[in-house]
Amino acid sequence: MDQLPNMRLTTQRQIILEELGKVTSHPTANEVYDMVRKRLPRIGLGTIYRNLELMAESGIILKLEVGGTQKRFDATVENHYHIRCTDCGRVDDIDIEVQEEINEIATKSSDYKILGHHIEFSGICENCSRKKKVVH
Amino acid sequence: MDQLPNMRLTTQRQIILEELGKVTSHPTANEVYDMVRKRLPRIGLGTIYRNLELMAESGIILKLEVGGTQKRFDATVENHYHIRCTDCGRVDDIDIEVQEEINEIATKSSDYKILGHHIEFSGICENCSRKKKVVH
DNA sequence: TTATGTGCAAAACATTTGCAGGAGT
DNA sequence: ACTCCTGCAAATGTTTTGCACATAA
Repeated sequence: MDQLPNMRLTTQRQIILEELGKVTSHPTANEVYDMVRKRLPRIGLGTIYRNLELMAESGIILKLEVGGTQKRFDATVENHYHIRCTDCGRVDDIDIEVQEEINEIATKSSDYKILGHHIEFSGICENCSRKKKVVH
Repeated sequence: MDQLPNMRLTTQRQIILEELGKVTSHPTANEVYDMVRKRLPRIGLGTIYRNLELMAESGIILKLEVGGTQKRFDATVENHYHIRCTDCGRVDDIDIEVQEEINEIATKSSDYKILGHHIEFSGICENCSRKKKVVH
């Protein structure tokens, strides 16, 4: 909701944000850890989790609660949808337009106070379909 | 893909399926465990997980990879969407119609071979909005 | 009878947390 | 100075797995 409350600008935070901004993939906390560790070898995994969580709450990054066992993070906060490969777990952005009124439609069909929605497509990514053809 | 391969009809499986069918909520594995344990006190949590997983693979139940920390299960397999309360984590069905061609639209915008999609709305359930009003 | 399934307990992961020392403002 | 933040390690929570015994077919 509010932007960076009393959040100190530490080296760790700068680098986490920089590294996340460099990639178009949607890394897990552990992948961010590996990326950041190349520049800050002594950083702890707890720091990664704490800061990704904080940044997601402040709205400067996006926390993706997609299928699979791990949460993923995205430096792009503009509203967009995702597609996940059911074979390898990879997640990509997908750029499509959906009827704008979808939240209003949902409001009429539910007792909930609707805040938003997310669409997750599932499929097989190019890499994995290629592999499958070779094997079979 | 295939229906109940060489899956034995054990007491445990029958009761898991019965109990899951009784509720309209979307219980976590642990909640199913609690429900089933009332009738089969010696059942192990591992058995619950193994069987829910198998049933989901066979397509006789649905495994929901919604946000939050735990997977949830649903005895209703017909395609439908869900809404999750960001306060208490509760998940309900939501019955709305979305443009049929959404998968085709996605196919055009992606290199993936699209298999399906899921929409997860987020919001505040009635219970939680009531609580909030009282507290504040 | 025999392949499959179960209970139990340990292992494997992902994530969170307590705390003593460190660093931004 | 005085919070807030970090590294470290331990704790927590969820799901998976190995194995000896049990049981459906």
